[in-house]
Amino acid sequence: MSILESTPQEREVTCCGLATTPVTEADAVRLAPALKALGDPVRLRMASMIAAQPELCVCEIAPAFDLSSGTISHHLKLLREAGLVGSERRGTYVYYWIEHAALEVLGTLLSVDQGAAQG
Amino acid sequence: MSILESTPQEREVTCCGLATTPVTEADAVRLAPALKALGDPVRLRMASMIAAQPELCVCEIAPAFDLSSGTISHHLKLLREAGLVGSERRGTYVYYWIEHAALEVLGTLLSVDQGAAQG
DNA sequence: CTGTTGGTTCGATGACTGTCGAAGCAGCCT
DNA sequence: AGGCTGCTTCGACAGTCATCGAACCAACAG
Repeated sequence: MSILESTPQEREVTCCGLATTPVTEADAVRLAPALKALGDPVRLRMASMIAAQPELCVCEIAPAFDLSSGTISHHLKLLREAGLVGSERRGTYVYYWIEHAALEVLGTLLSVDQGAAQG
Repeated sequence: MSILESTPQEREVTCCGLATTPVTEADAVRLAPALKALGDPVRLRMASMIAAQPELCVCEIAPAFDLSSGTISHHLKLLREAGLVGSERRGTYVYYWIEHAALEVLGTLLSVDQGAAQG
C-alpha cells in the first residue's frame, strides 16, 4: 500500500484537494507518512535538492549538511520508504532521484481547491 | 516566524515549487513544522474535516476519532501552533477553521512545477 | 450557588526519532 | 590480495511524541 496506490475515494481527494472531501482514515494512513517524511527540515531540503536535479549522488547531497554519513543515509532511507525518492547504485556512487508522481499526489492534496476554498 | 512570513527566497520557492530552487535551510525550518503537523493520520483527517467546512466545533470533530478528549485537544493544538487552523470560543463551543493561506503555501511548495518536473 | 457539559491542561508512560560513531559492505584501484 | 572510498547498517542514547486519565477552567441551566 504505497502513496501511489489510489482508491476511488482517494482519487477524488487527490483530484480536488483536502478541502473538498474529508480524507478517509485509510487514505490518511497512506498519505500521512509522506508528509511526515517531508516534515523534517533536513529531509525537506534533501527532497528539494534532489527534485531540482534529474538525479543526485549522495556525495553531492551530504556536503550540504553538517551531519554524519550515517545520519544522511538514515534520512535518505526515510524519504525512500515514504516513496518520495528512488535510488540506484551505479559503480562507486549511489544516485537518488525524485518520484514526481508521489510529489504530485501531495501537491494535489494540498492544492487550493477552486470550489471550496475562499482565500 | 510563521509559515506565512515569506522571505524573497521563500517567495520564489513557494511560487514555483520545491523542485525549482533548493529550499534554503531557513525556509526548511519554517515550512517543515506544518508538513510535520499534517504528517499524522489523525491530524491530516482533522485538517481535512475542518477545511471542508467554513468552521467546525470540537464537538463535531471529536466523534470521528476513537480518542480521549485530551488527545483530541492535543492534536488540535499542534495544528494551531503550526498555523494551519485558527480557533475561537463562542459561548459553550470552541470553533476551528482552516487557515487557507497556510495551506496554499504548502500546496504551492509541493505543486508540480511546469518548468522543472517531467512526469 | 451548584451541577453539568464542552474543552484544555497536566503528569505519566511506552513508543518512536535524530544523532553519532563504529562496524560492515560494495566497488574500485594497484 | 590488500587497501581505499562511498555508502549503509547497527547499537546506543537523549529527546520528542501520541496517548490516557485526572484535574482543571468556562459557560450555561436550574
